Order: sequence, then C-alpha cells, then structure tokens
Amino acid sequence: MASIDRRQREKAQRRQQIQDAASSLILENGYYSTKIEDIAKKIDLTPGALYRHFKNKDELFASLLIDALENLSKKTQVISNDSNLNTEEKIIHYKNSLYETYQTHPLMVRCLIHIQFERVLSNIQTETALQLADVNRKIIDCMQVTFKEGISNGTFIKENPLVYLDMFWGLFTGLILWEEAKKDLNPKKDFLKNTLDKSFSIFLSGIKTEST
Amino acid sequence: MASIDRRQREKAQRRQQIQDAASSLILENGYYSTKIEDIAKKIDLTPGALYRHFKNKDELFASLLIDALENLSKKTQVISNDSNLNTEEKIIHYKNSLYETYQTHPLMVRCLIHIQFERVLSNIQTETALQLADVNRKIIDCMQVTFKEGISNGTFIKENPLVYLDMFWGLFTGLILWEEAKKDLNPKKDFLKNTLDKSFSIFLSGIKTEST
Amino acid sequence: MASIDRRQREKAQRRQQIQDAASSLILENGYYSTKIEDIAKKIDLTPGALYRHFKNKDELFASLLIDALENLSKKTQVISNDSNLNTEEKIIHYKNSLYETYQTHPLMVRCLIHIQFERVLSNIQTETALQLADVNRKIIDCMQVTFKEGISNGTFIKENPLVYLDMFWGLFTGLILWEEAKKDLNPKKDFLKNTLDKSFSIFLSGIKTEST
Amino acid sequence: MASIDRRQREKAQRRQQIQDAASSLILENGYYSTKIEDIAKKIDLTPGALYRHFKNKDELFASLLIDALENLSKKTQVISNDSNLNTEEKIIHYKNSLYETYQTHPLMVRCLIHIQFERVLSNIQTETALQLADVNRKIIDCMQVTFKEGISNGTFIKENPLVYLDMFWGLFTGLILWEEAKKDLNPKKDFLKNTLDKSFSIFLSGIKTEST
DNA sequence: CATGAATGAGAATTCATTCAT
DNA sequence: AATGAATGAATTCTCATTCAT
Repeated sequence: MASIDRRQREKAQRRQQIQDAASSLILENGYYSTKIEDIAKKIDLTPGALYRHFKNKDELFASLLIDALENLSKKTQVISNDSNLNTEEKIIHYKNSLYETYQTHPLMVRCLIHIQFERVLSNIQTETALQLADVNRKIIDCMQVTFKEGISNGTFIKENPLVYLDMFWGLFTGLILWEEAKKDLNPKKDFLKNTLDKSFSIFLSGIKTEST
Repeated sequence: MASIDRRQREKAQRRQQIQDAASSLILENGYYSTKIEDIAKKIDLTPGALYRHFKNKDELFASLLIDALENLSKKTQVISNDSNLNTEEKIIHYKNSLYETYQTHPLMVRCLIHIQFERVLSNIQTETALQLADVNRKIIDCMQVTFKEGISNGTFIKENPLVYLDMFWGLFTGLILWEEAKKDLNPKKDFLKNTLDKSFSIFLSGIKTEST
Repeated sequence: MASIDRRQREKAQRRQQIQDAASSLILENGYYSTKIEDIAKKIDLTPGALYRHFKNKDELFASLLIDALENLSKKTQVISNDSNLNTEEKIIHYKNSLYETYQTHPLMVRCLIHIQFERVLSNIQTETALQLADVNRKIIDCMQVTFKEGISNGTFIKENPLVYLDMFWGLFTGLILWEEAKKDLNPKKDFLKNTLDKSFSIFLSGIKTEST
Repeated sequence: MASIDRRQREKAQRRQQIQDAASSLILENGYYSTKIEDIAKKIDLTPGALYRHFKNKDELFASLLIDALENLSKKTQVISNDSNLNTEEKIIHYKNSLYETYQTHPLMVRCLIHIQFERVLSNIQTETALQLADVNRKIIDCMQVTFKEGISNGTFIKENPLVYLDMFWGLFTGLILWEEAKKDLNPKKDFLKNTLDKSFSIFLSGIKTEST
C-alpha cells in the first residue's frame, strides 16, 4: 500500500518536473520555439515518455496555465472574503497576488496572451477547456464583486464596475508585457514591481472619491 | 523612363498588396497560423512571387510593424510640437493617435507582443532590426518629453516620468489585448474605445496635481 | 491557355504516377507496410510532395479504391442494360468484369477487405466516404436487378435474390484471397482464372432451374 | 510437486486469459488497432507481463490462429473418418465445423486473411511458422480426401478435386468477410448462418451428379 | 516577373519492447 | 512473476524556401 502511495508521489513529481521544464523553456525561448524534445532533454527523458503524463503538447501547456490560475483563484477568494480589509486594500492585495503568481508562474500572462491572440491550444480536450474557462471566470467574478462593493460603499466613483475590472486587468497584463520586453534589452534590473506599485496607486487615486 | 517609373509604382503597389493580405490574415488567424501560401493565394499570387518582394517571412512581418510604427511616429511628433495643446491634451491626443493607428494597423500591438514574447523575427537583417529599434525609440522619446514637460509645468504630480510612460504604454497594450480577447467571446459589440477613453481619463485624473 | 492545359495534364499524370506506385507497393508488401516514404521514393519524390496531390495517406488509398470501383461500375451498367445478353450470360459477364478489374486494379479486393475488417481509412473526408459508398451501392444495385430478373423470367430457382448476390460476391472475394495466398507459396502458376471460371459455372448450375 | 502442477495450471490459465483478451480486442477493433497495452489492461496486467507468456506480439497472434486451426483440424479428422456419413453429409459437416470454429474463434478467418494479405506475423520463430503450416495442411488434406472420395464414388461430377476444395474454402472465407462487413452497417441481424447454408446447398447441388 | 512543384529539415506522436525495482 | 516507466525507432505530416521553366 505504501508503495502505491510512493508510486503516485513519484508520478506526481515527474509530472511537476515536466511542467517545470516546459515552463522554464517557454519562458526562455518562447511558446512556439519550445519543442517536446527540448523539454524531454532538459530532464533527461525521451519525447515519448512525456506522453505518459500529458496527452499531447497542448494539454501540457494548458496544465501550466490551469495550475497558475488555480493558484491565483484561491488567493483571490481569500482576499475577497477577508472582512479585515477595506475595499481599497482588497484591490491592492489582488494586485500583489497577481504579482506573486506571476513570479512563481511567469507563464500565466504569456499563456493567457497566446490563448487570446493565437487561437493556440486547439488540441485540448473539452474537459480541459472547461476547466480553464471555469477557473478564469472564478477570478474575474471575485474581483468584480469587490469593485461593485467599492462603488456601493462610496469608496469608488460611480461607474460601470466592468470598466474598473478591465482597466485593472489591462494595466496588469500590459505592464508585465512592457517590462518584460525592456528586461530583454537591459536584463540587469527589474523595474516591474516598482512600476506596478506606482501604476496601481495612480489607478486607485484615479477611481477613488474625493472623500476617501 | 516613364515606364521605369510605372514599373516602380506597380512594384510598390504589389508590395502593399502583399502587406495588406498578410496583415488581414494574421489578424484573422494569428501569427503562426498564417502561411506564406495563404498570403499568396489571397492575392492570386504564388509563394515564390512573394520572395521577389520580401527576403523572407520575417522580413515581411517586420515591414508591417515598421510601417505601423512610422505612421504613429509621425503623428506623435506633430502632437509633441503642437503649441496649441496643453500637456493634458497632448496625452489625450497620443492616446487617440494610438487608437487610430491600431484601427488602421491592428497588427501593431499584435506584432509588438509577438516580438516581445516570442523572440520572433529572428530571421531579419540587421538593417531591418535597427530600423525597428529606431522608430520605436523615436515614439518613446517623443512621449517622454511630454510627460517631463507636464511634470515641470506642474500639470502632473512629481514622479519619474518613465513610470508615467510605462503606465501609458502598458495600459494601452493591455487594454487592446483584453478587449480583443473579449471580442472573441462576444463579437457583437466593441467596447474598446469606451474602455480606453475611460481608463485614460482615470489615468490622467490619477497623475494630475490637485490644482489642475 | 495551352500551357494551362498541359499543366493540368501533367498534374493528373503525377497523380496517376503516385497512385500506381502506391498500388504496386501495397500489392507487394501489404497495406500497412506501405509507407509514404516508400511510395515517394519509388517515383523519385520526397514525402512532402505527395501531399500536394492527396490530403493524407488514407485519402490516397481511398482514391485507389474509388477508381477501381468506378471502373467496375461502368462495366456493370453496360452489362446490365445489354439486351443482347440473357440473364445467365450477364452473370458470366459480371464475373469476367470483376476479374478484369481485379487484373488492372488488384487492390480493389484487398482494399475492400481492409475497409471491411480494419476500420481503416478513418482519416478521410466525408465527401470521399460518400463517394465510396455511392459507387459501391451502384454496383450492388445493378447486379441485384439481374438476379431478380433471372428469378422472374424462370432462369434461376426462386430464392431471395440477396442470397444469390451474397454468394456471388463472397465467392469472388474468397477465391481471390485464397488463390493469392497460394500464389505466395507457388508463384509460378496462376490458377485464379481457371478456378474462378469453374466455380462460377458450378454456382450457376446450382441456381438454375431444371428447364434451362 | 503438487504446487509445481498448480503453478503450471495457473500459467496456462494466464496464457489463455491473454489469448482471450487479445482475441476479443482484435475482433472489436481490428488487428492493427489492437495494442499490447490494451490487451494487458483488459486483464489487469502490464505490458511487460505479457512477454513472460509470449515472445512477442506476433507470436501471441500466431498462437490464436494455431489454436483455432487445431480445434478445426480435430473436428475435420473425426468427420473424415466417420463411416456413418456419406460424402455429401461430410461436406455439410465440414461446413458446420467451420462455422462452429468461427463462432468460438472468430479470429480464424480474420487472421488467415491478414496473414495472407499483409505478410503479417513476420516476427515469428521458425517453429511457430512450421506449426501453422502443418495444422493448415492437415485440414486441407483431410478435406481433399473427401472430395476425391466423392468423385470416385460417383457423388460428385468428375473434376479436379482441388477446384472443389478451393471453391469450398473460397466460398466460406468470402461469405464470412461479406456478411461481417454487412453486420457493421446493420448490426441488428446476423444473416451469416442462413447465407452460408443456402450457399453451400447451391454449391453441392452444382457439383453433384444427376443420379444423386 | 511569375509559376508552382519540389525540397528538406523538422516536429509531434505512437508503440512494441526492455529492464531496474 | 509482475510492474510500469522509459526507450528508440519509426512514421505521418508541415511549410518556408528554392528553382527550372
């Protein structure tokens, strides 16, 4: 029995190993340049072995995305329900969670963009696609509730909460993209955290009512 | 002699035709799904013929990007030097120019993102790469001057002008991405203009000094 | 214009060349042992070139079958409508047509069997599948009419005409299989024609009424 | 000692289990779609374990065939030597034995066809190949004797007995193929027995002399 | 200039078979 | 005896690019 447990643990570890290798290679060389063989080689395996863990390349890539989003989703729920935080603090915590997730799963944004722009991941099972859509929706819903809350309790200027939500996501995604691009040119320094913090502070100061 | 002129004009037209076809196909199917043969077929040409006009696929794609950026660069210069506009108005004009460029060259953002994220266009000549970097820098520089100007004339809160510039670009890029993704889900309505306007208005209200 | 004609002719010739190469290789080595690369090599092409003429391997193989069956279908129609032939003669002509088709398209039976037994050709377009089903049905229908005719005009013993049709086809297919198998062991002599003729003569003598 | 016996019994059972699984999967999905892993999974075994019982895939498949043919061979001998049966009855009993064998070992025909048409089982040991050829020959010989007997005792029209033998086998194999193919289209009813009986009755009535 | 068939260098995926545990 | 992860050799298919006509 214990050995079954160990087997499962080893299997899960191998899966994680593959995901890590894929993740780092995508990050290094980009999505389309990352070949199954490269991933395999990175962890001293043969390409065929990967197919024991993932049905195909797209499923492997989707799994990276799902893991990142699920991680983020959990954090978002906690923040949303935390009665110790006021609305403004929640938004700041959301931003920090996004940043943390990005730090540990830098692929999140990259993958999201690819899925959005390239009709990528065409070879995934319906179940996987649903899983993706589901976790995605959960995060959005959760944040939208907070923006609505802020409007009704007078923290934020009256406006369609969707505009705030869109600006929040757009700002985050765009800054990641932008700073990553700059990092390529000058890899020594990482200005992302600083720019993110300042930008979201401007964002908040732009949507808060006078009284606050 | 006149016939040489005509020939050159025809050649330029052909080039434009190819760019338009490439542009619309990339927009429709994504960057990686757009095949040389598809582009050729779209304008009743053959794959081989494209190579008379562009050295290779990457050069063709780079040319799309350069054209869009040059278009934007010109507009940006004009705004920057327009003494009838105050600083805030200039920012709004920049945003509008970006939006116009995006409307006529929707690939700009898409391409920028690809170049940033995919280390795409690896197969371009040094000259082309320099051209790209150059026009890119011109735009950035121009906008940065305006943000600096706003800080020195008291319109904007004192801050590193690069933060404003980054937020400006990040916000624009991110919103394009975000709204395009949503358009896929619900293609009926296009909320981009509205969200852009409101977001940049929030942005401005967040960076302006009390007195303004 | 003439050159367009020539191009089309050349293209058709190439297509035929591929079909011939595929046909002879399948015959030699069997269906599953026949690789795209072998076919290409046989006519001094590269694998990729085949895909200009056939969407994929299954489509190529299906085309062989369709060509053979269409060939047979035409002959069958002619026989069926030939008022100079009595019913018994028509059956003999059907048999001879089948044999002729088998001689020029030996794959027909082989393919039919594979399709029947192996759920092969899973990768064909709906259109191709319909084409196959259609030509198949035409042949069967045509022959069934003749058997019905024979029963109503008193040539054949009263029986479900489908039984006669099934026996006709079964006998033909089975003998091909059987004699081919024996040819492997002793390739010098070809007994098929003789065995076919005698067997169909026994078949006819078994279904004819006394009076005939 | 008894435990050695038991061990051998268990081993034989395992072997049978594997054969049954293979048999039913080949029948369901076809020869080429049946993977070692599927067979193993079906009886809660692992791929590696199968190799304790069969040297390789081809040997496993050959064993199925040999078993079926040996079963048939025994029945054929009994019929051939049964002095209570006249020649015609023997032929009918052969047909029924074939049908029974087909019912319990439906692979027989399928395998035979594959071996004949696909040069399959290329990976078997000489011994296995000889075994196959041997049991095959036994059956043929046995039936040929009966046809010869029928000719000499005046039951059948004078003809090369090989023609009768070929027609007998061809008819049986062909009908199996044909009816199985039709079963795919309309799985509700099984017309095989009826068509077989009627076809062999026509066969007999075609080869019998007037006097019988 | 244009053609378009052909190339050639991959890339993903499959699977019988092996082997350390 | 059994496990099952891993191998490795195929095999199908793709596509930017070239080149004889």
